[in-house]
Amino acid sequence: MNSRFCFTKTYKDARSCARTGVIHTPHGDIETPAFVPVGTQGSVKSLSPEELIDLGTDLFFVNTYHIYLRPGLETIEKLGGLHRFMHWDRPLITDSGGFQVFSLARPKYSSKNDGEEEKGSLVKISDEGVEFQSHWDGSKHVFTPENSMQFQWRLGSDIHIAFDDCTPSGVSQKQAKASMDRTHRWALRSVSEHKKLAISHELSANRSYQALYGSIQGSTYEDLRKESSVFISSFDFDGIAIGGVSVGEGKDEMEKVLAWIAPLLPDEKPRHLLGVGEIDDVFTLVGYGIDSFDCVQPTRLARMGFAYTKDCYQLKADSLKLKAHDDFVIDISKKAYEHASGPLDPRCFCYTCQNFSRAYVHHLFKVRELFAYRLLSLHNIAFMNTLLKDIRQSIREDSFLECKNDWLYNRF
RNA sequence: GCUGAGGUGGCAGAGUGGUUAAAUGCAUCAGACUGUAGAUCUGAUGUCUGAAAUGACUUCGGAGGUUCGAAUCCUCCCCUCAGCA
Repeated sequence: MNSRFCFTKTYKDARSCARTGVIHTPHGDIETPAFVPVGTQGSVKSLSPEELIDLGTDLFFVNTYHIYLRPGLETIEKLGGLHRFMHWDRPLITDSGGFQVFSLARPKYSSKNDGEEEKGSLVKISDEGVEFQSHWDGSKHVFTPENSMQFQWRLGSDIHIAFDDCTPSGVSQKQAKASMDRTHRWALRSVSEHKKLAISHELSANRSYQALYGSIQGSTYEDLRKESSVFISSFDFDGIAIGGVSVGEGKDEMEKVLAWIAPLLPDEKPRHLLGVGEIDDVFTLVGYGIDSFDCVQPTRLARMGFAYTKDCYQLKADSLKLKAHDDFVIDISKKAYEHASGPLDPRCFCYTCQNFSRAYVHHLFKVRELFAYRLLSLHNIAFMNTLLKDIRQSIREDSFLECKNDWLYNRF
């Protein structure tokens, strides 16, 4: 097995930019396009590593910022690195902390499009880096491109992401440019630090090479997105991450952004899109040649009582209603499912759907049994992974567009 | 039968003369959620009109009564629970 990171393209859809491939890492291969579940604090909430493997998950996404705060990097190192700590000896990708520049910058649950300076913000951004206030205890911590790289090396993840400034939506072009320029400066510092660390680690610890993805920003401005794409692509990154997407802008805008970016990316490098993954989004991403994407949506929705289904009808207040073409969830908490004998999704082969009725999951959810969260999370991840498997197959058969059309418009 | 406690909106449960159409929780309905400060958050929830209520109407076991005004005070009745016979 190749112990180093590399990416192999395998098929390219004839009528779109969709492609299949394999990302090789020191901890195994990732079949792409791939959905990457998010395990922020070292666990995909409620699921075990074995379950994730059974569900077909190749890559696991962990957040550096959260692990850094708790349990802390020293603990991870003492216990043999993040892979061993988590009992996940497969590919691992870590976020840089960049997203917290965005998410901690605003008070909890505030609307997405408020102005920049708000009370309750837990971050202070400067050119040097970002000062975070821990959401646990208020203590202050500084993240810089350099220490983010060091942290990710210490965690030992297979794919690192360069520290970036995740631009919120709705900002002016001037603000977006400032944020993008900062991301670019940070990208250079990230690369440089990453190389230093690679050299020192390979010489001193014979450690396998860790990959680094550079992050594109530029908000919803065409010239900025293009500039960022060209800039990030021109450096020696192992892959490209697309950030600042789905931060409040609409789906149409996100698609426009992808349309600007996609043609400018080096074909031979894997592209990861950060933080997107509603069912209909998946087709947009894959259609623009995105190879992997992480998203909390399947697991978070599961905990809120939503189950993915291709079924286009939903019981609402005692009546069966046609869902919107991009709506793929049912709310299992509704009383309407009290006696529903069928599985969450009639075509799903997951453990939940093979063994339990909607009524049972509804019941467990209403009485807040922990098993409910597991059953729903299991199902939603299975649903995503099956979807991606179908998509990969369709690409190999040059029928990605038919697959997309079937999912988005020909449901029944 | 005696003694004591009590009967409040779908349920539990505050309130003991006016700011009470009635706290709070649950339930129900609706909305939000996309590199997880989230097993979370927001709103609605007597009826009717209305885009909206400082609008109208009907509510706190039942029937009367006192009062400018009652879920709250008085009388009678019905019912529930606990203890004792």
